[in-house]
Order: sequence, then C-alpha cells, then structure tokens
Amino acid sequence: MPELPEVETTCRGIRPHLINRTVKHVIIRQPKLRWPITDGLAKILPQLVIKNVLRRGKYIIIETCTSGALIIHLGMSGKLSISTQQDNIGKHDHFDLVFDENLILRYQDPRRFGCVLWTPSDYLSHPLLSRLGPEPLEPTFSAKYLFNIVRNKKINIKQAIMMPKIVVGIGNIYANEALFYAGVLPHRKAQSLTLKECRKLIKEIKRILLYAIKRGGTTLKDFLSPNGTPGYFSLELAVYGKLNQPCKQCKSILLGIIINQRSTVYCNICQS
DNA sequence: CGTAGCGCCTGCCGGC
DNA sequence: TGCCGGCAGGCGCTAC
Repeated sequence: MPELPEVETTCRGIRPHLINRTVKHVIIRQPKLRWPITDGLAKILPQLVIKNVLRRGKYIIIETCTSGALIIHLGMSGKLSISTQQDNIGKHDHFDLVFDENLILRYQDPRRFGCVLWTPSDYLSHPLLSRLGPEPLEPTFSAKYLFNIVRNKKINIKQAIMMPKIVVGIGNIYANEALFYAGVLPHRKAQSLTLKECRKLIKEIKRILLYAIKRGGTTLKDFLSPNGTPGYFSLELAVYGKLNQPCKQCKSILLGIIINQRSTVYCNICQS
C-alpha cells in the first residue's frame, strides 16, 4: 500500500523518463477507478509535452507545458511503471500513457481505489488538492503548528495525524510507527498532548518518512518501485503488523486495538 | 461546525 | 482440495 515514501519514490522513478516527452496517445482499458477515467483524455493528451512530475501528499501530478495536469492517486494497491513493451498486459493494467519512442507509463491497480484525473487549470486549485494541509517534511509542519491545531481536538492523536487537512501523507503504517517511536499511545486524546510530545512526534514523523524515502519505500505486499526493484523497509517496521510479538525495545508483548476501523498496534510500556 | 461511519474493490489467508 | 467469510486499507462522501 503506497504511502508518502512510496509515492515519492514513484515520482522520482518516473520523472526523468517523462520530462520533455510528447504524449502520442492513451489507452484506457478499465475506466472504473474511484472516479471514472474520462475518455476525454484520449483527445486532450496527445501532442502535449510533459513539463514535470511532482507530488502533493499522496497525489502524483504530471504537469504538461500547456498548464493542464494529470492528477494520479495510487489508492491502496496502485503502481506506475515505465516500460517500452506494448504487450504482456496484466489483468489490472487499466491505463497507459504512450509517448514517443514507444515509452509507456502504465497504471496498474488491482483494487481500483486510485484515480487518474485531468485538470485543465492550476492543479493546486483542484478540489482534491485545494484543502490539503502541509507536507510533513516541510518546515511549516512544526511542533507549534501541530500543538495549536490539536489542542482543541477531541479525536485521538492517531486519527489526527492521519487527517489530510492536518497533515498529508501519513497513512496507517507510518502513523503506528511514528507514535511508537514518539512514545505516545495512539488512543490518547489529541488535545492531551503537550508541546513537548508534539515536538517528539513531529521529529519522529519526519525521521521515519525521510528514512523510508531513503530506502526506496515500503514494499509490503504489492509495491514495486518503477524500476522493478522492491524496497525492504517493511522488514524494519517496529509495530505495524507485529501484534502479539515482543516489543523491539522492551520485549513486552505488543497490543492491538481498532481505531477508526484501522488496525492499531502499540507497546503499553514504551508508549504512554 | 466537528466527528463518526460507510463503501468502493480485489487478493490473501484461515477455517471447515 | 475447494469454498467462503473476513480482513486489509485511502479517503471522499453522507449523516448526525
């Protein structure tokens, strides 16, 4: 399941292949994603030149030189890959962007929770992007910012750091991990966190995300980076997926609860 | 307004 | 062995 580091890894992987490329045509095999892929793409995209590939939260932005952009989300199981082979099309290869010299950007998504959308104007004003909170790795995502926003929140801290309007890009895996390393119980009321705890939490979120990006992202079950090389960060997870196993720090048994329909694992000793 | 809960979808895993 | 129920999860949407 791609989280921010995987999305960033994907962006970095595809960017050098796409910049200054001209779109030849598009192939839509399965338009039914979270929102349908409009067949208008087949008319709009040909002849456009790619200006840049960017990330905002977990959205991948493919910017064209004529101001429009593709907004791509990988959902739960999506993957983008670069290839030059037209054939061997997989069951879940829903969308191809075909460039000159037969270079293909292929969108695969078994669970179809993702999307491929076109925005003709400034992508930041698109409804999906316009209300997003700060990037977790930007300086604006600071201890003071988190403390001020969280001090009135009755929800628990895990939900809070997973809310895109508070901060983008933190999914279930990294929420679990960051709270463990910050020593904060996931079901603590958000408003109960001290400035000091916010400082620690911010620091751990940034550290873990940066580390994961450095390692090329988590693979877990269904992610391959665009060049086909799987990352191995999943082997180093401290709590996620480790229910009933000993805590790596204190060896006591990790506990589990469901928060907001999401599995949550924590150490009752190391987190308080 | 803030918060809780829903549903999209397929692959995988455990139980019988 | 095969079937089936349950689970996994990002996140926008609806309902309170």
